[in-house]
Amino acid sequence: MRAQTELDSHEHSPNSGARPVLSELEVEAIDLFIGLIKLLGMPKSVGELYGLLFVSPVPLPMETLMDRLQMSKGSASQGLKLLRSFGAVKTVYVAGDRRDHYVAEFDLSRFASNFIKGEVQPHLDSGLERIQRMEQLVKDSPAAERDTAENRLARLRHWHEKGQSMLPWILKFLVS
Amino acid sequence: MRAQTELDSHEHSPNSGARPVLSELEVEAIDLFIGLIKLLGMPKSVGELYGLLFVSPVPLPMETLMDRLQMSKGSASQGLKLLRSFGAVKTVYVAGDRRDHYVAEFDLSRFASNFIKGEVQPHLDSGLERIQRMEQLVKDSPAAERDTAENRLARLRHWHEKGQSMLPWILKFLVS
DNA sequence: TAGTTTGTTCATTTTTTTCTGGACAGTTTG
DNA sequence: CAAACTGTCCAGAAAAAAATGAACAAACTA
Repeated sequence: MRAQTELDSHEHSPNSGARPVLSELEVEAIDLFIGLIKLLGMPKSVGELYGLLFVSPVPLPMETLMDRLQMSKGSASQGLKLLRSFGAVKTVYVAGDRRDHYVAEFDLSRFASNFIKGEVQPHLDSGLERIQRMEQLVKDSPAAERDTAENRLARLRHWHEKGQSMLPWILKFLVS
Repeated sequence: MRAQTELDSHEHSPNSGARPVLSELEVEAIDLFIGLIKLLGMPKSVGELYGLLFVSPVPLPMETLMDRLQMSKGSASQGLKLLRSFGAVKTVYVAGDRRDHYVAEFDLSRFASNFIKGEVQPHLDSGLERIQRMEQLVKDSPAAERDTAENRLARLRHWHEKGQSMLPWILKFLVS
């Protein structure tokens, strides 16, 4: 039986209802990360979780996150799983509490590297396969069209190579 | 009264139904661009349109795109509008035909530049505003937490600057 | 000018994505 | 060992995004 965690103190807005409120700072952080996370094509709830953890001075268990963000157990569990998989959060030990406690990971480079490896590279790879298949197909097309098609495929390949060669550079740049 | 455009020839698959088919090459191109377009957070129909235009040796009117992609007028119109706004396609004059004819634009740099200016920069800008607001808010927080918070905001600002400074470089890199 | 053709817009429908909450499995505790 | 706790998973609900098609406007045609 653990002592009731009480992080919901230091609120000056007199919150009549029992609902835990978020400080202005927390709201700003959450909004910020919702935007960023959506830009990367991930669900809003993931941004909420990371945003709150980002400004929290102490590690938070899932229960607190659910409570303060008014989020279901399922979303919290799934979201944290995703964040863990990207190395964006990690769990830390908290004495006398059986639950996992989460803290945000502040190293952007790991996050970016995992995101690129997981989401971008696969697309580039399958893109390359497609281009190769297309190059094969073009050989069987009517001569009249072949030239145009070959020209365009060459451009496509060029884009692909450009993208491919840019990724390592971006990673290097992010590793401050 | 224009002559019926007939691009649906050179198909060797004996297509019993009246439905216009797509060649293997077209299908590959469409798939490729659907993937790319979705990565950028745009609807699939936009990828279909660009993909077909990319491999088409001749300019195509909207009607043909709708027909061959089995797509509604609304989607086609909206999708082409979006592609135009990014400079990814343009219309060209075709003698004796009142309709707009579309061709794909092959210059990646303009596309990327417009995408960044339209989708990425605004996020970075609003992010900066948020960070500034947060820095203000932190000053009023309890001393115990202030240090942590300030530390994290500094990191956040650092990320922001990094992102900001990376964009011009990416653009320069893309301008082959 | 009346009738076509072409393309846009937008309210509705459809599809896809995300969220929810309960069943469940694994741990711990008494 | 039974009861409580913690977290995962997943079927169904809810929300968000995309596609549809018909109404409309503009431009042309006869």
